[in-house]
Amino acid sequence: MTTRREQILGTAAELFAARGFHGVSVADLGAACGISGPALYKHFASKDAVLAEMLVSISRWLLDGGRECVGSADSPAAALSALVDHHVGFALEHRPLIVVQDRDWSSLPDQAREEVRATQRAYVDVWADQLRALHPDLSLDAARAMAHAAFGLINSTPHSGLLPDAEMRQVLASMALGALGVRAG
Amino acid sequence: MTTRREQILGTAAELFAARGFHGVSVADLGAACGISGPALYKHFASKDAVLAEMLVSISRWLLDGGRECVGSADSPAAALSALVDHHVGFALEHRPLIVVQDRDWSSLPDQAREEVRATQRAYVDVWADQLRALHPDLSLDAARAMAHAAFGLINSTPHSGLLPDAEMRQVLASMALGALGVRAG
DNA sequence: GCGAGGAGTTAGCGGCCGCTAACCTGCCGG
DNA sequence: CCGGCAGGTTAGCGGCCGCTAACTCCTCGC
Repeated sequence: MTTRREQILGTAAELFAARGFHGVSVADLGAACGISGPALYKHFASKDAVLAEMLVSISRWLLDGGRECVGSADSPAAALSALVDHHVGFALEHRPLIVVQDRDWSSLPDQAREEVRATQRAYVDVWADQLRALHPDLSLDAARAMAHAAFGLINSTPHSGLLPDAEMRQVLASMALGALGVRAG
Repeated sequence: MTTRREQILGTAAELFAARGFHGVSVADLGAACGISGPALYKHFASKDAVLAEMLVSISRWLLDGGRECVGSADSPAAALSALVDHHVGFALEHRPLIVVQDRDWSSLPDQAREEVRATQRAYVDVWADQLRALHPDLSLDAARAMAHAAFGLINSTPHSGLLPDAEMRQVLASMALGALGVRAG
């Protein structure tokens, strides 16, 4: 069963992805959920709170999954490969969330924005640590920049629905590994 | 000398990048240019028109530069290498424009949006053609998806000001070439 | 010296937006 | 049976936004 809160969050993700947070009114969002306008306030304290809950939960989900990937891998290359698969899977399954995350995070209220930023930084460092284990001459900042670039590559998914998911998954994973200097295998 | 139109376009790029097209009012934009509010309408027909001129011109610039890269290269690998350098250079020199381009294109009025989309598609195909020349077993759509992914990688620049430009340029270029399967050299 | 026009100003309109208030159901435990 | 509460409704307020109107000023060609 999906609760109304969940329905609102899912619908909001799609609308925000299509038109931007500021481009969607609470009336629009309500209508798309089959209710109208102010009924949203029975479930969320504000329009900002919808965005906040959405972004906080996905950044946590990514971080937790990333840590699991590293924990159950026995080499940096294997860890990076698992991280890539994890991130690619997420991007393909939750395209709207990916779009909203890096387009509208700046619209978050201060507290939530800081929480999301901190979680994302931790996630970046999960990748950066494995990159430095694989390429020992890499500075921390360079490794972080590489992680960011890999996210950019993988997150490009939503912009191009050109390939079926299974094929896209392969293309993105092998490109990401190539970009990160992880030998195929 | 920079004209007032150019000043407005540059300032608008930075503000739109920071807060999103819908998050910047004409009063904000005017104030940031040292004039106030409605004076913008002496230079542009509407707020939309500012965004349109910005995005149309950068998509044309990218396409023209891309075609030049291919024209003066004597192999697909050399062409791709030149395309990567061209795109990386643009992304580093015009970070705000990159952000606005893939965040706010959906806010364009219909005609300008179609023009930008068409130009971008042509640019993608410039890349895709070289990719298929290098990897003959690639489908057109797969090559396009790879081009999109490479753009995502390179365009991640603005989100992470972690490295000085020269170093970032090297990191991005070598990652992009690795992702695209272009042998170093 | 002066009229025209480019570039700026302030005032203000119409409309949308986020949100609150006040009210109305229908269900459910005692 | 009935009181409360969860989850809807519509009306409407205050405020911001894009844009226009009407006006002022500076500059420059004649």
